[in-house]
Amino acid sequence: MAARLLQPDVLQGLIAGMAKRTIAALERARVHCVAHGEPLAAMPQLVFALLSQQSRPVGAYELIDDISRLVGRPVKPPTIYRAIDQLLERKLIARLASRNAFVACAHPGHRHDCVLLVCDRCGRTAELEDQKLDRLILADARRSGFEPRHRTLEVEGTCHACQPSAHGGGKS
Amino acid sequence: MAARLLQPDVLQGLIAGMAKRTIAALERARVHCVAHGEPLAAMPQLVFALLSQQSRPVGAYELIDDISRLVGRPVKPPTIYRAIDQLLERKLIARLASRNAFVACAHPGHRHDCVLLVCDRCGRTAELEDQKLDRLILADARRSGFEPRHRTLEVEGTCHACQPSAHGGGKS
DNA sequence: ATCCTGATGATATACTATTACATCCGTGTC
DNA sequence: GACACGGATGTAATAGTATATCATCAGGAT
Repeated sequence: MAARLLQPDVLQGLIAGMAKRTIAALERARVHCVAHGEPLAAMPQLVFALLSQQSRPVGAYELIDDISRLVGRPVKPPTIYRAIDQLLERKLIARLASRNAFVACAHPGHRHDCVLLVCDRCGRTAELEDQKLDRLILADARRSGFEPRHRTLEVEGTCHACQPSAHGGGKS
Repeated sequence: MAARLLQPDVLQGLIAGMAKRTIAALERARVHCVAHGEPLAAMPQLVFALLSQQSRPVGAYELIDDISRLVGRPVKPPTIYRAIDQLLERKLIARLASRNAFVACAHPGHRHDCVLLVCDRCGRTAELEDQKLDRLILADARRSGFEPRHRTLEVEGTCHACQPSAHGGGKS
């Protein structure tokens, strides 16, 4: 018992059926990890692929359901959380603390923490970069005698597509 | 059955035993709410007082335990979460999303979201204010076509007292 | 007294995350 | 090939966080 659920070839099969954009993102992540001497294991790859496909925050248990369906057997929480932890460490995904969910990062390899814009109408997220902002936060904190190690910056609001002025709305 | 656990006079008794700083903070919050025509109910007052006393993030279930001890009977989660929700709406406390915990805000009445510096050694938090930072975040977001409504900014690191250069360390 | 309303109380359950231990499988060694 | 080792995976159980739902209470308005 306890046969391996996710054989490498099965993984490849699952990934092959995904959108090209997803496959490309996964490939970038793979290359990035291999370049750092720590290739991604199978389960983290699958989790990353699923998150890349969605461009919105996905909860851990939603991932568990999706993956269970994909591999045809119930996958348990620790399996997914381990994968998530690995991806977080490598900054390939970000935790959306305000919603207990996760999103794929757009820029694998960037070491800084990201700024996440979360639309509360369509649920989509966008990533932002601004070194000036980071420097300002750093300076502010240090002025209080505080030495930052990590930050969480999440902005909730309405994305362009969901604003009243926009023609279509963003329900997709 | 279902007798009222927290009579107003009982509440007053509990609060009377707290630190002067706590009582003063609660009084400020009370005045602020009354001035806005929506006085604080008993349970939110008690929750706010407990959070004010601690100047560190406190989890909801820790509050439940503390309050149960104070009132001498088990208090259930919804009771505390209702109080928390009320306090959050009025920005008297802030949710520390990265830790699923809550802290009393230093400046009742300020409408902006706060910046929280969380020391990962002693657990204490400090609050920061920087309008320039807020303006920068706003500008960055809008440049992406995003209209912010609310933000979460939490910085994890080492506070002044806990830095190696500090003499005492911050284990308090 | 009756009705209304906001606050509270109680039960149950949903959702998120971790601890602890067993198993598998590829690799290097002998 | 047999063996030991270590990283990844699988399983069971449980801890921690939050909400839905309905019942009850207190106090003011009628």
